Amino acid sequence: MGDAVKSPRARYREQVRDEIKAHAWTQVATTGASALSLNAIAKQMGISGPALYRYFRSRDELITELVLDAYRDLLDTCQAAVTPDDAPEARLAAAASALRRWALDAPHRYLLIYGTPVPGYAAPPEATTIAAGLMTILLDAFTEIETETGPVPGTAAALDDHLADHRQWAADHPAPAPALRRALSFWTRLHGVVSLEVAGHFTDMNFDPGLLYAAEVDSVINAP
Amino acid sequence: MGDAVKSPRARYREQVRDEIKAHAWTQVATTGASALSLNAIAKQMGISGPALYRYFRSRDELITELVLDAYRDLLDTCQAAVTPDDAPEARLAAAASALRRWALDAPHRYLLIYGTPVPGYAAPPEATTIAAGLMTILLDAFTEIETETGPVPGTAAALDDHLADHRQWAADHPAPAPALRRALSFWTRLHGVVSLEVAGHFTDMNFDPGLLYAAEVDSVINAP
DNA sequence: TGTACATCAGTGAACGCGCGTTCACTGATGTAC
DNA sequence: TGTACATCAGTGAACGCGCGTTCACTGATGTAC
Repeated sequence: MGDAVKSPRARYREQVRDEIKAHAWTQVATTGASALSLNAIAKQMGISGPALYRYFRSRDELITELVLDAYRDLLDTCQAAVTPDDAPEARLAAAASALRRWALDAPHRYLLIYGTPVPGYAAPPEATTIAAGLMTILLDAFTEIETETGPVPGTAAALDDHLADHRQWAADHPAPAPALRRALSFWTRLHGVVSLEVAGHFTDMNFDPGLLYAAEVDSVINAP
Repeated sequence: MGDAVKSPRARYREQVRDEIKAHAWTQVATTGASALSLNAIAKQMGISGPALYRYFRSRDELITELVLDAYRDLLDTCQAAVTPDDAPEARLAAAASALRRWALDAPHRYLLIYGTPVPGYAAPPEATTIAAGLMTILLDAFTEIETETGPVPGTAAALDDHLADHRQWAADHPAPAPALRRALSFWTRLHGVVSLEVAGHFTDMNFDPGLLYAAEVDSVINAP
């Protein structure tokens, strides 16, 4: 970012802010987001509670910061995993495995975004923008696939018709209806496996969720 | 259940227990499970806080009760939706739409089971048993389908091979590997749509999640 | 039918704890001349 | 280079609140003879 040279004070501020966030993340991981406590963070850092108010206006603002950081990091990770010159199928596979790795790497971070909403807390508008950026990766790839292979009549026709008329969420993307549908399926299928996995619903079952995930990824890439 | 005739006192106990649970549910819905407060429930009921300890040993026991009730109710609902004499495809469709209706009817109840785990809280073993009961509905149907149509070679072979060797979770069910795989896919695909829907991730997108859900349901029923 | 006793639902006080947030302040760091 | 001033990180006390849980108790309800 083209920021001007930072004053020592600004540098210090940023450092402490990051340290606060770091402690906040470990607390989200151990006690859950809804139990995030500013006083507990302060105690861990060896400073007094009110000192945190120099860095965050309120507990809600800190949570918002965490949510946005998570979103931004996820988008960056997926974008970095995708090689633009690759075939669309390869790009989708790369994005999918980057997503799963990102989720498993810090389950609470994934769940902060896609898990049970924190009650009484509304995600900031910027989150929607970032989510749209993620969707763009999928829409680009499926649009490319669809225009290569041409339409396959009779495939989920009802949903395609519906999406052709309800596509405001992709208003600025030229994707045809089947690409919209496949991008949605891709998203929900990946989330289906990943969210059950990070919530621990597979732990007693003793199979490898990675293989199930791979099969789900392929199912959307290979089927019209 | 073949209980003996209940004494008035036992009746009363059960009534109050149910009333406590009812208030607990509305609190889970409004403030989230991790913020469930016994004192708040007591206040709502117009009794003192310690009175609740006549009915539940602790806050954790109350949460466990809620979780088990949710599981049991979901299993009952799905079983009731399925007509045993119907074709397996129809049974799966019926179970799927019962699941979605149940989830939308009380999103917090669905999320209490399948959402972000309450930190520091472990689901009781009975929950696993009930979850297995849900899986049985799917396994029965897909086993029937698979034995009717016969194996389709080359379909997700890697996953089928893996599941043939990792099927303890279905040890007492005669389902062949492809049926195991399709039951898992069915589950994760339904959960993918429903969980994103109840968490509100579709609200800004303005399409009908019901149609996406229907397409996902069909995708597993119709594809080998 | 009446009496003596046991059961048990519910109370109010108390314990120790943690929370988010405000406020007036101290003291160190940076800036301007 | 040195001095005067402004900025701002951090403190400690305080406010009002709610939490889960225990304890000794009162008083109503049920049971046994």
